[in-house]
Amino acid sequence: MAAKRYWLLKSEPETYSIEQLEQDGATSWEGVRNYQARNFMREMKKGDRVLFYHSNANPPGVAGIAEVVREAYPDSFAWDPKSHYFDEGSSPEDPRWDMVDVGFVERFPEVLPLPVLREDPSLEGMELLRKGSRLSVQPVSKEHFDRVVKLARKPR
DNA sequence: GCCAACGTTGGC
DNA sequence: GCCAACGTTGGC
Repeated sequence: MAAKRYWLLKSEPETYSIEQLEQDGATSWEGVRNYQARNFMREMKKGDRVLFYHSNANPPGVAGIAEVVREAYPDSFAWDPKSHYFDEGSSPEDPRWDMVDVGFVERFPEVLPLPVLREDPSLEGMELLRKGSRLSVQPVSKEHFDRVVKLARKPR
């Protein structure tokens, strides 16, 4: 079995928050419409751990932990004309986009704000912190993952 | 609301 | 293959 990998998923809490994931237990991660992000989702394996990031939030930051509970499968929202995520270039016969399912693991006592992450020297090089980074699905090193979790659990 | 940084599209 | 125009992301 391959070693567990670590990821970060962005979500606008107004669309879907860690609180909702806690309530739901698990959810499908539809709506990724970026090829690089899709390709990362295709690499995800069951059991991989995920930092759940709140974007476009106040403050933006890491809100908790999720895990991959189902590996990549076609995103059916892409061929639903009523869906916000509809893409006429995708069809059941020739799916263009994939999604995974993620399950709830942990909700941090407080969102770990982006500025706090930026201040931490040991997180240097993290994709999230790169200027202009917009990728909504990104790999995270084990070292960075562990560091973020440690910071999130430490009382501030 | 502003705008920088991207990704995509399409004319050439 | 180049690149301008356009749309989107997401911090601030």
